[in-house]
Amino acid sequence: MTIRKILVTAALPYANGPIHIGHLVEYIQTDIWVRFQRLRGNRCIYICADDTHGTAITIRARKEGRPEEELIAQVQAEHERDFAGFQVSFDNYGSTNSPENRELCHEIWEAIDKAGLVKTKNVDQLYDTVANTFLADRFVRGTCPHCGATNQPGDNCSACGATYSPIELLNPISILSDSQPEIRSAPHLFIELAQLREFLVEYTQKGEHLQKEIANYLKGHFLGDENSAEGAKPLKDWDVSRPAPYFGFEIPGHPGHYWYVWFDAPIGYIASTKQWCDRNGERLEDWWKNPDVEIHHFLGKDITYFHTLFWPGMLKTAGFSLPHKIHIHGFLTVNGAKMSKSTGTFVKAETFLKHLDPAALRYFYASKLTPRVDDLDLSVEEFINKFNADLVGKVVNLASRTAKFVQETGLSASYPDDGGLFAHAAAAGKEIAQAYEDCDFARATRLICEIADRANPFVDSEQPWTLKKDPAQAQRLQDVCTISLNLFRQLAIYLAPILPDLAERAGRLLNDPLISWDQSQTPLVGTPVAKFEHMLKRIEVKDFENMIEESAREATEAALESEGTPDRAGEGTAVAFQDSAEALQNEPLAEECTIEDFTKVDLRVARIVKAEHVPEAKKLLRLTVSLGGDNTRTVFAGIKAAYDPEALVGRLVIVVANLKPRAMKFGLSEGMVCAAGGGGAEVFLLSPDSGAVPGQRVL
RNA sequence: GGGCCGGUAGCUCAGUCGGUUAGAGCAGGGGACUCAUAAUCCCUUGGUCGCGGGUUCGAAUCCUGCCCGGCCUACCA
Repeated sequence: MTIRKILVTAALPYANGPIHIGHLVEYIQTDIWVRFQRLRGNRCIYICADDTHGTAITIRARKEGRPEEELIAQVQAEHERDFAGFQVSFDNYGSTNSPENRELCHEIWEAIDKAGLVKTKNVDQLYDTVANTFLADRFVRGTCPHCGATNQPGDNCSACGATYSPIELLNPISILSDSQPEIRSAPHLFIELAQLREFLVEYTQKGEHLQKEIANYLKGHFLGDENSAEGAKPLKDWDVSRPAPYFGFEIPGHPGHYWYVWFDAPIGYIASTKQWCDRNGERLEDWWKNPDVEIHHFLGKDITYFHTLFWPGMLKTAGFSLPHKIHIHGFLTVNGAKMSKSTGTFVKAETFLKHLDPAALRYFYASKLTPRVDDLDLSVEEFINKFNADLVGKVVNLASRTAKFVQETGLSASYPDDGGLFAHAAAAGKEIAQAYEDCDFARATRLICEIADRANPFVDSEQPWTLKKDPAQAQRLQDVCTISLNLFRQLAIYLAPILPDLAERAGRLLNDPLISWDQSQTPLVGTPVAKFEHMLKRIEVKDFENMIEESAREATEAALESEGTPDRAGEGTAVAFQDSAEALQNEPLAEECTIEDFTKVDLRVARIVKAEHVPEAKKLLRLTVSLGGDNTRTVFAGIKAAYDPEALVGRLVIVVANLKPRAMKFGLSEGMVCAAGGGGAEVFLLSPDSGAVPGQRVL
């Protein structure tokens, strides 16, 4: 078999925050694949780096009163520590703020420029004159130009859903300085992606490099289809520069202009490879300009766009190898819900390691990962159960129940008749390997567990503990344990990409380090057996609960710290009731208004007299509310995800009674029902205390 | 609205090219064992394969319509 040369990357984590269990899906997935390749004897390097540029870094550095360089150095050290804690085996962990990256950015830019893909256009953008910076969309809030809702984000309105540019916002406010930004025009550099269209269609639609659903998505949303009724879609120019001040690399020939973080971030893959090459006496072109090398990128679905259109375009133009395969995964949910800081499911890598074995997370993710882009749910019960039942109860149990019987004698000199158990498991290795190769780790773990399920009954039927009592059965005892330990060893090899620690311990127990997949095909005989030591500790529910509690506590403390709340012990404050500051942080207070402003809004108590689904609408319920007497009106409310219509009938709610009626697709909406919450299923209707009656005004 | 994925036992999921009586693990029930981390082993309960139609000698599997869920994406406002 020929030895493949494989370069693997995982997406570069942003140097703006700590690694959490959501990130780890990707780094563990990638690490398993890398370790599998190495175990198979392929030459495989795993490259990563911190992504360090952009406005968010500058903002955090300013807030902490220190230079960006100091912040990113500290964060990188934390990232590397966390990854090491989960046995993620990078060959090089670099930084996009490195001399290697600067040089490569220059090289690639020059090639793109030379190819005639760069053009300049003026862009109007909001500028914060207090913080002296241009403002990205998410750093601006203001009044929606369409519906007049206040305190809306810079790119779309959460009330009416309209999309717009931040410069269209009425009364825009910078969240950096609370000042009113002004519109300034500045030249930006663009890459004309449309010129690469033919190549991009070919590359993305070939069916070799991308998962089918991803190819499909690109076709539907960016490329279009020449043969369809709508025809091909135009590819938009890509804005790759940002005017000063910006933490990043200045663009040669354009003083005061910097590459947008998404230009230099993927180049960081190459730059980090360069560092590895320099350290190991290798040549970069042997890895990035060599058709014999397979380049594999692993990344999350949120950054699909950058990696499947811009990045291949950049590589192609600059004469680097194209990714052989781009593996895209979904997001992590915990107990079926998005990770949340306030409920403690937003678990940092560091916190996890204080309470639980990283092997458990590696194994759980492996058991859930498929080649598809689906999201992955961590259910606590399943997490604990899988680890305890599969690994401790079945796999490790094989060793822990037989090793001590052969501690004196070692393994038998020749492999005894085991009724075909070993041969069967050896044969399964081919299928297991294919599952790993295909990134179908769920299948791999399933196949491995099937083998484990056959092994324990063997030990039971042979009863080594009975054999031990009869000196005449000494040989049989040694044989039975030799079989059991060999089956265990085989499982440890198959699991080695997922559980490197277990493989190491298994190697130590049998005095034969596990370093190659092929070792699963031949039984081990005649070696001494070391004293058995615990290999995996069972997880208690309490461990998990403690971790969640600590995470929730950390989130509260972090929120308090950034709020700088002085009155910690004050009675009746949010602190005393342990309320998180998250909600307020997510949506800062609107600008001040007068009582006259407020009274313009006529809030009334109303009773829901009828509530029904709107079949064509995904989010809306049609409510009929009564303000008393025969004064009823129809209101559409986006609460379908949170409330059953039946449960609403009879309830008192608060409505905006003098809101200008609005014609919606499904009918006229004559008001608005007041609710709190973050949207989706997290919507909480307001109710008056008992005693209030429909029609009463709320003031 | 469009695209994609899914719906099989209480839960998580297998189920190959359409082929016998639809499987596993976990959970539940009963028993056994005592080497092993309250681990293990045996037996067992449990299914209208989302629903309807079609193709076929034969459908969980293929086709089609619908329902439900998830993800992506848009429109309306």
